[in-house]
Amino acid sequence: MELSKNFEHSAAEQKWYNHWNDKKYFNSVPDEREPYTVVIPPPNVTGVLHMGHCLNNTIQDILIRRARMMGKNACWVPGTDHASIATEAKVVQMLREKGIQKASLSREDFLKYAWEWKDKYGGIILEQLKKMGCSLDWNRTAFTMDDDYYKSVIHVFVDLFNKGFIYRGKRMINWDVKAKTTLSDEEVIRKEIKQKLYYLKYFIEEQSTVNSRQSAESPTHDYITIATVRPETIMGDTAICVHPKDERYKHLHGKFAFVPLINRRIPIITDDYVTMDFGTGALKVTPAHDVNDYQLGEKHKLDVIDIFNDDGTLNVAAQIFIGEDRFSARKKIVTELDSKEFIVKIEDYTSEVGYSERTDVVVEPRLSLQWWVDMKKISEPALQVVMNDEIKFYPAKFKNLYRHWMENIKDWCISRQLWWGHRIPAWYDDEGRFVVAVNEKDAKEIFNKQYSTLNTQLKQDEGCLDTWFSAWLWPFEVFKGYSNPGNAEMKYYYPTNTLVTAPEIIFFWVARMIIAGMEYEKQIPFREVYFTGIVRDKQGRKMSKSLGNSPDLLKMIEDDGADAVRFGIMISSPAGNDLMWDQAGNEQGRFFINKIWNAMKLVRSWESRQSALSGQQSNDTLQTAVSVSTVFAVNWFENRLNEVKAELEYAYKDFRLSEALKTIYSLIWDDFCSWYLEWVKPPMNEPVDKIIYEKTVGFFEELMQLLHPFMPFITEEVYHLLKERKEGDDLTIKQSAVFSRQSTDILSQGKLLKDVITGIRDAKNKNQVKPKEVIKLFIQTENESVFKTIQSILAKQLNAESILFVKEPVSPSISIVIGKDKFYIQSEQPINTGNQKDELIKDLTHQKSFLASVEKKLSNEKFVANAKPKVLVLEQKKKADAEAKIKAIEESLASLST
RNA sequence: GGGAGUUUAGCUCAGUUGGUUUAGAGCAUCUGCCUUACAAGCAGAGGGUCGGCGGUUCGACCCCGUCAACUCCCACCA
Repeated sequence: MELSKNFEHSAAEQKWYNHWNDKKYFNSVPDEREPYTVVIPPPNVTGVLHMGHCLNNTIQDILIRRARMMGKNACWVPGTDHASIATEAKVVQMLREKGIQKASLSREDFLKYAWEWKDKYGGIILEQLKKMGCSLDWNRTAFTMDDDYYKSVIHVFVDLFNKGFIYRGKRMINWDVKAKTTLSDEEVIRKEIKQKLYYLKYFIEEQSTVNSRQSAESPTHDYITIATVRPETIMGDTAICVHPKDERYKHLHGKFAFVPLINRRIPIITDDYVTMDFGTGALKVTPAHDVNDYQLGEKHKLDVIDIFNDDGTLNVAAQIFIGEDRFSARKKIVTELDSKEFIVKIEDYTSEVGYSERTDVVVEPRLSLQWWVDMKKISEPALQVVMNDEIKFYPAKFKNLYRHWMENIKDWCISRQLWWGHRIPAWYDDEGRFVVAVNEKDAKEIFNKQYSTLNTQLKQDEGCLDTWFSAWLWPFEVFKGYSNPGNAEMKYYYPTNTLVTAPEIIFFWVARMIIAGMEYEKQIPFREVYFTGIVRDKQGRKMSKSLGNSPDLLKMIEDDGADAVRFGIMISSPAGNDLMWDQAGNEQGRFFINKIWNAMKLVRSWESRQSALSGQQSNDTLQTAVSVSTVFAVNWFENRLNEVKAELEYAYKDFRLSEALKTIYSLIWDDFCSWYLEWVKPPMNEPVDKIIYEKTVGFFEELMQLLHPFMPFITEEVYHLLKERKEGDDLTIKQSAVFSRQSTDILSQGKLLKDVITGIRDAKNKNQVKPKEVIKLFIQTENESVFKTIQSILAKQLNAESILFVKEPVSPSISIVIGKDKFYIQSEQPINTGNQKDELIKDLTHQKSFLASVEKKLSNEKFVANAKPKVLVLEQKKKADAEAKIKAIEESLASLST
């Protein structure tokens, strides 16, 4: 078969993904094998693939593919999250573009549109995961609003309510004025914003008695100055607060002041909550629009005046600027305050402002009646299992973060004023009495029983639940662990093994899954959590849509191939750290693929040139030498392969995947291609020993197997091109052989061989001897037998026409000292002895100072007394080696001088 | 304000309980090569007083203290 010049990724990717799918390799059913289970962090149903997904899912695929090849029953469950607020926002936007207002639609009609949208765009991201090569079990695709899943969420709500873990309460919440819904604290992103701090005059009510402070110079009223960044909220002010010990304001205690522009009379109260040295030390209290002010208001029993509509415009309670948006109202009110001389001064001021994670509008604190989960009551076991390492976090530093959050956990606001999601199963009567039940029929029964009324009309809560209130059931409900408790799959797959996720959602999701797992399954949901880093661009900025620094992933896969993209992201992905992503990584991946492809072409070219020499004794000494050397090469690579396999085992255990990939990369490129293949490569048009050929193909297969989890397509393709394969003999399911022990002797001989080749090539290079130029090589060593084994490799790699073993220095020659051995080369090139002397002297100086440092150490009595015996032996060996080397260099120098 | 983390070659990072040669890799750089698998390549090379200072130790990139810079998380200072 004629091979293409390069690997053609597009065709191969499609071919192999379809093949794997047709063969059902990714589908898992319980059997006698040990399971390895991963549930995907469900992407938003309307999402499209970005670099974060790429990293996250590549990692999961690597773990899953590795487990599959190591004899585990690997099960990776795909699915999507309905993403209540994000999806609803998109649907609302889509409708608006069609000229339809959400408010004009009934709930039923709106949901119809939403489901249409979901059916149209919902699967896109999953299709994109296939393009990346992700080996998900597509029979198991789950969705958080599937029928069973939906019911489970509702039942969980009812159950938690009945247990007293869910309650309804009026609290200060975060209000998203664009999506017109509440947000949990976790959905609020704080950003540092440059603002203005306005100093406003609040005039003090004059007493009927003479005001002693009023003098001739201030004929107008006395006033108190208040600093605020939100002048548009002054209409909601219901008090002014000062510190009780603040001397400046003692005369105002118990008096009243007037809100500028609207002249509402408000009391001046005292509380030590106020910081005296911030602003003016006087605080305006707006209980309806600030969390702290609300608490102050409760304490001092102040009025609460809500001046905003749910869309962030001012309402009638504001009295002025009714209908204006809060930010335009701010501008206008500042103008008016200024013109009426209420402004004392304006300062620049930087503070943190909360933004909605989904709609990116400034969040409005608002007092509202909402549903809450009492987190303190149910989170205790979830803290324990992480602290005692039943669930292991990688990297472990996230344990601290987790503990801190769990120990200071606050109640979770789970109601959202949205339609897309799980509708809150609470029913109300006209008087605001309510019950919680899984359906209306049950609700009526309970209501009638509880309130002893009959046939009341009940209305279900219009809101739905926070999207994470369904996502926290994910690890067990994808196996129907709640809707069908104790089922066989659940028993087999749960707890799952590894959760791979971003640290950003440790509270949103990870913590809550552990809580739900402990509450409903009495078991941890996963054994280990691997937190990936955040993908940043070259400048270290987080990748985001708004910055436009997010590359087009699908285009990259099209251009460079999925394997190259996977390589690119993994090579720069140290465990637990953020990664600076650089497109150059893809290029490196492409080059690597090309290297593998060419190596495969080389090996294939030997196929037709096999000879059955093996086993036959040849009398030809050169042929024998070649065989001896080739056998050494095979032996060496086999050991090297095993050595690397052991290293990989270790790397995988700690999720050091980037390191594992680098190790495999270097094994293939350096050890296999640059050294091994060159060592066993037959001369042009000469036959290849059959055994060597088969061994080489075997090594190649094993290399492809090691690389397969990272780069599934190229490896499967090469696996099939190396050899005719039987039906069903595919790399993706090929089981890895256990690695065997390595011979350190052969490994160090290999190392010596490499060092000698490199050293002599360097010497040739430095002495202007071209690599092609034929040389005569002389070896002076005490270890002739080792060099006899490898001499034909040396001859080939150094272009030596002869190799002789000598007892004395050879002159004239270029002499090189490597370890304790000396090498002399002769060529047609005239030899520059001066140059060589310099090299040798440089080396000698280095060795001598090294020896001095070792001797110093050894002559230190305390060192000899305290160091471990192993270390001592080592130092003595260093000393002996250095001395031998110095002797060798000095001899060479002496021979040069003659 | 509280907490965590980072700081090693031009860049991105390894460095596994303190002693394997006065620190390693990839990329980038430099030199020489179109050598018959691969110029998307081959063969070599250079480059770091391990953030500063102090301490513990026979011995410190590694442990302790301190200072500095950067990053992230949490928190109700208008």
